Amino acid sequence: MPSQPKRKQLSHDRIVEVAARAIRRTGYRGVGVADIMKEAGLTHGGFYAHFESRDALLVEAMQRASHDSRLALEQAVERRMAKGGTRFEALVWAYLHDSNIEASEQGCVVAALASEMTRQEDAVREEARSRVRELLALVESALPPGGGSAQAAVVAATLIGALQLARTLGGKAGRDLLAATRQSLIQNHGAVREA
Amino acid sequence: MPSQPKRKQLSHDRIVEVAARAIRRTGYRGVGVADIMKEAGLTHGGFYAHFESRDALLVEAMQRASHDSRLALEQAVERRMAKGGTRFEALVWAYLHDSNIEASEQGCVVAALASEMTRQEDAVREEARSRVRELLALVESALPPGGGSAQAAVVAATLIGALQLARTLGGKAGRDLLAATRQSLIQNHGAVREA
DNA sequence: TGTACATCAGTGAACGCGCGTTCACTGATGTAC
DNA sequence: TGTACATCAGTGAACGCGCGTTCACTGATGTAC
Repeated sequence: MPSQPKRKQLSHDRIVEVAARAIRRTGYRGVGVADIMKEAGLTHGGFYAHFESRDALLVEAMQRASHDSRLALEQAVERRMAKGGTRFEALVWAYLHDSNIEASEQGCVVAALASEMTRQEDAVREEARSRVRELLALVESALPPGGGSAQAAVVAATLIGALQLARTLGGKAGRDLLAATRQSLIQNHGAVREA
Repeated sequence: MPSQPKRKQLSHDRIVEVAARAIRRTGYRGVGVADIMKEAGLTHGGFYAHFESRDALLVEAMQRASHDSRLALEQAVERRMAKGGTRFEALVWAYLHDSNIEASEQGCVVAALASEMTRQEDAVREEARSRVRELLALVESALPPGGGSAQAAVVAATLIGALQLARTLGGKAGRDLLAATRQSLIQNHGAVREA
């Protein structure tokens, strides 16, 4: 059993990577077996040598999308913190950056799929719950000291809701909505509560 | 031209009403021509005597869903205000009530469809924008004096985001998320800003 | 080093099903005289 | 008031297409000796 990545594994990764982008751009329904395989440079017949079903691909695609967007987000947060400011402020700016209105393909998988999550089959739905929990943990880890899971829940809800509304409105209205949300989040959750 | 509702109009209304519920329960894709007609007590062949296309039905269904849920929400707000509290507090409680985790069929159409809105054809997408603008206006009208459209945007984003996350998580985790969001919204937006 | 065979990854045609859309037809309602 | 005809709302079969899934087959890679 050699440890180097085998040919099949490389194809598998490519398929999942393509699907991870497609699922955020076009939703669960937008991930078609034939299209994904084609974009990965393969024919659709070989799909079931890689996955038990289309739903199995959706599960892997969500994991991959979550992993990739998390890395990108953390890098954006680090870049922003280098210019000064708290981790929470940097998170808000990175997550609600104007460029994310268009770039759903590389963005947060929860924001891209939230209203569709409850309508999936069991395996996909359970994976969706895991993605939500991960987002909640990520937000909580960036809150100022004293912020607990309750505060993380509100902030996460605001982040994904704002991105969705901004994407639907588009244009200046969308950017204005993001700006208002950034300001409000930083003002209300950026410092320890004066409880 | 008689002013009484004709037979065809009654059928039309029934179809739209059924679709208005289905679109919130199962999303855009869940609204199938045959299923909707069947639930309205008709056969699918007659569909195109009522609508130019399936998308035309989606547009009317969104309008109807928005109208119906707005009425229900305003009634819930009035009932809650009768027990005391501000209009804003009543709105937060009505919109983020635990019962709305399950009852998506009668709930806010924006929360039910938000992440799918950007993926629709032009006519449906434009109608979706209108539904978002209406939600923003509704929230703004319930804000305490001094709250402008920027504050309404943040609150609306938080409302729809929290409902979606609560629905995905479900159970106690979902209810806890709603409770945390209610408390935070009322604390941060329930009174005039001490700017 | 070379030959024979087994395994593996991927191909491409085909199947079954659901769904949006079309259309010829039917039965009921309304109108003309 | 009654008969003949036109209009209207809805029926049900059919079409075309896309999509998830299956499967016999091919060409390349790896192994045995």
